[in-house]
Amino acid sequence: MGSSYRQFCPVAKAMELFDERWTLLLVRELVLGSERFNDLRRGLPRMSPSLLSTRLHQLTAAGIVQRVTDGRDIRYVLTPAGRDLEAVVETLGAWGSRWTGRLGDEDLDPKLLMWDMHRNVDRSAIPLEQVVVRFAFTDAPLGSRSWWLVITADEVDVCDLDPGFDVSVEVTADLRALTEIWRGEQRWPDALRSGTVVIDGPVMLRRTLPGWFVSPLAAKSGG
Amino acid sequence: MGSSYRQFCPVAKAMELFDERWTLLLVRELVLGSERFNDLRRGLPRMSPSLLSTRLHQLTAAGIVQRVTDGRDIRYVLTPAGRDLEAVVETLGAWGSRWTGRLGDEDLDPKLLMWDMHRNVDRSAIPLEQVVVRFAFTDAPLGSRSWWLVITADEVDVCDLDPGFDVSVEVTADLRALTEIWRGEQRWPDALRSGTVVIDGPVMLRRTLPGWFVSPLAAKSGG
DNA sequence: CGGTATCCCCGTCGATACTG
DNA sequence: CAGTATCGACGGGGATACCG
Repeated sequence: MGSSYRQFCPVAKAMELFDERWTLLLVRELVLGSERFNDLRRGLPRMSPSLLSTRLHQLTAAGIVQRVTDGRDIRYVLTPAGRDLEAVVETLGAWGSRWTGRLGDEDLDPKLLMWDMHRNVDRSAIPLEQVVVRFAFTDAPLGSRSWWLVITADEVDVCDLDPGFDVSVEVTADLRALTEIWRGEQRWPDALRSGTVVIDGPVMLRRTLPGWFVSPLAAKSGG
Repeated sequence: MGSSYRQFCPVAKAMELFDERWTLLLVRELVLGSERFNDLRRGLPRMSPSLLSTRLHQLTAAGIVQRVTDGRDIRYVLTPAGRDLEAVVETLGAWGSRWTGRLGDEDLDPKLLMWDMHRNVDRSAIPLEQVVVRFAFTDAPLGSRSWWLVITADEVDVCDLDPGFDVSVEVTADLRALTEIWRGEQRWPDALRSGTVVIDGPVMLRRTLPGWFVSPLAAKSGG
């Protein structure tokens, strides 16, 4: 673990745990509900598996995470101390939203966006039992321009290959524009009006689609 | 600055600034009101001056700190973005207080404790124009056992050498005990009763002394 | 007081491969 | 799916000296 600051200040004692790269982002993933090793990886794609493993051990040793096994099933769940970090993640995210400036192109990632959106679907806002949404990112690198969200009654799957189902509705978007919508920096109606995002499909779906995805980031920008 | 996480998440963008060692502790010092280079050093004694300089430059570049000069007078002041970090520091400190466990011996530091106490003196609680408090830490390393706080109408000085003034009141304490009081983990009356802290002097001073120092840590533990 | 320069080591992290 | 093993490069940051 990061070495001691040799200070009695609680901020220092806390930062001994969190001043290492990736640690607090891993906590964020856990707070957002990921529990399995490979799900955590999906939320942290640029983190090596060995480092993820190390961090999970460290957080376990620190009493923030508990490794829970049930047969083959292995989950990492937050302890009470870990759950209390939600306030830290939230405050930090609010600050980041407000003061962190415009995203760099390198911060845009369709895979990550899809992963984050997929876990924040509000089924009750969707007027069909099952829908398939295709996303087309006009400006993404070749090979990650097309994505499908297959939304059924009890799960949401992300695909980067055509799953074969009929597409119910299609979203054609500038990657930056949709990311900014997701971050709460832009509104759906404005993006649709300006044409950076286009929704094609039956009017019932076109109209409601913006409400299908409930961003955990959008409300917190505070600004 | 710490390299990019390549994530659009505001938490990630924020942690690109704060996942490097010492950065958030420096912010804490600024939030607590230190503005000058050598005052910042006193609050971060184990940070090398060159690293402090680097961090100040980084925070300036990030729009969190502004370097303000007035003749020879140089101060580092928080920008609005920096002031907004107070919420982050506070939340993190609250978490640290609650979940960080018992302090290690290495976290105890009389110099740091004196420095922190000296800047949180409530003059209005002191029934004299001027007092000199001597602190004797029974278990501190030789050479840092005796400290003096010289409290006048308009300033508070910390000395590690006898300043020569008559001592108004003397506090003999276990370093850990006084640190825990300062952190809000122990109460003055309990420490006095158990004898880990002893106050000697006129009754007026003995009685009121615990109220002279208002810990910014104590109220926030939330536990 | 308010910093910069230098030097070098060690630990972190990234990449990749591989196992049960 | 759930991780561990290995390895090398890089640079962060600790220590110290020094300058205006």
